[in-house]
Amino acid sequence: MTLGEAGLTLAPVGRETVQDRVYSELRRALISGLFAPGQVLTIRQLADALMTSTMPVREALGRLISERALEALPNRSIRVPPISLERIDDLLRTRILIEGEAIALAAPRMTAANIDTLRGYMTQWQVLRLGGDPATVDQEAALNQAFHFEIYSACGSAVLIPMIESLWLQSGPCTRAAIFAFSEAGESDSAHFHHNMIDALASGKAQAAREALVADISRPFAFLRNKLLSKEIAA
Amino acid sequence: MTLGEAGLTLAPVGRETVQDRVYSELRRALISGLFAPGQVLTIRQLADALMTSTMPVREALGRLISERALEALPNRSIRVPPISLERIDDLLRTRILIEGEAIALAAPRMTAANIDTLRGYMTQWQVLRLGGDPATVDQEAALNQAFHFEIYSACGSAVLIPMIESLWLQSGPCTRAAIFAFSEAGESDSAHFHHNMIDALASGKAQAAREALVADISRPFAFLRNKLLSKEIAA
DNA sequence: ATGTTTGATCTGTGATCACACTTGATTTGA
DNA sequence: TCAAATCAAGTGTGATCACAGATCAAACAT
Repeated sequence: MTLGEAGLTLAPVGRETVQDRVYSELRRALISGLFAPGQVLTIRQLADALMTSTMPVREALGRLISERALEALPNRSIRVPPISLERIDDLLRTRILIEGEAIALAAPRMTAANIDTLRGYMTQWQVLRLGGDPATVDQEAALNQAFHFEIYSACGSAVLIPMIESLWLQSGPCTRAAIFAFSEAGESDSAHFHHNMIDALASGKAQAAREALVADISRPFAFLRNKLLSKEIAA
Repeated sequence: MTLGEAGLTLAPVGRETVQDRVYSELRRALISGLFAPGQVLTIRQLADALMTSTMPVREALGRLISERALEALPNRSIRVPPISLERIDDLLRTRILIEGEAIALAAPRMTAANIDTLRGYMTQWQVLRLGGDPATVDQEAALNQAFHFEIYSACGSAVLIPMIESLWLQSGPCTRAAIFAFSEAGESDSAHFHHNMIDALASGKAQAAREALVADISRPFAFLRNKLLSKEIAA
């Protein structure tokens, strides 16, 4: 009798290399906006902070550079890409295109379990906001990410999903500031758009889901855009 | 008197590392389909073939893996991703979405010089086909790539273009077989679609350009799809 | 004859070192 | 006093070595 016949399915154990851990850590730091746009990163400094040798770090940095999450200057120094008005608009337009397609593809494929998971995220999120602790902004961001990718994963495209991950990686340093400002201003009712997305997905309305998503991801970008414009005028 | 005052503008010399050369070479090999889908690549073997140490090779492979041009198996071995029906459809659908958007964005931005360059590519291509030498298939592919990216570059999006490059990298091993079969069958009149694209772009008709592009990139995929289906039936 | 163990070989990974280049402060020169 | 030259610290890059795990074939036991 094999394991399969016994009803047991073993998940692949999947050995994790040091490079993978470094990559995940840098990725998390980038998406949550730990590094400021324009900040230069050095291999040895990161290796010290992560308590490894330079080897895993340089390979992880190479991967992040090829995903456009980091930028290699002609000086051979590495920095997180600085933000500009053109880049913000470019990122938002592309995210609307690709993530909009992903949610439209996912709409007819969402299971009841998927919908339940989404609703669960929203209640968790509500609990966080009721606490009123401003230190929960990182957890909120993580919850937001989990919410979106629960949807995208259902689209069934092994090509689209890595692209969306790359886009989040690129817009992470940008949107961090916007989300933080949102949380302070108390006007972070993107929960409204999330509930719209859930309702649309639950009833299989692809176009409505896409529109709710576009509204959701456009808001922080528009906020950041205004902030950048006023700062430019001030300078 | 500075160089600028003398009217001289020097282009940055841009030192090229060994890793960059290895990366470009592997990239070229992948797009032109030198490696078969499913083929496993080893670092030391590539390092020997490229006459360098393993160091630049492993970093170049890491970059290609994060672009999904190569695949890291849980065995830690590296291979070019095998083709499947789902993957083909996935790649084509995504390419239609993204490259279609790119050409629509490029349509109102094309200069007369751009159009001339495109026409020049077509005449070069015609010369190649008049020669009738079957060994020119690689040059034809290079010309086709130059044609498409002359357009995409005009879209002005620093986010979209790397994504398109990644998509070409992923579909390279797939379409190679199709292009080759086309050339043998003599039915490679994708020149028709290219001329349609030029005409649409020259008159700024974004939608028409998009449709011509979709027809152009769909053909080899449809061909490959049929080939894969008949082979599956035969097996 | 079949299934298991063993052994050699090859693989990717990580660490360490050497080197060329950049950078910034210090010293030197007019 | 100020600009130019100089020196030292720090950077990414590439090479080489050590090591654990994978792979496959031969030898073994059942």
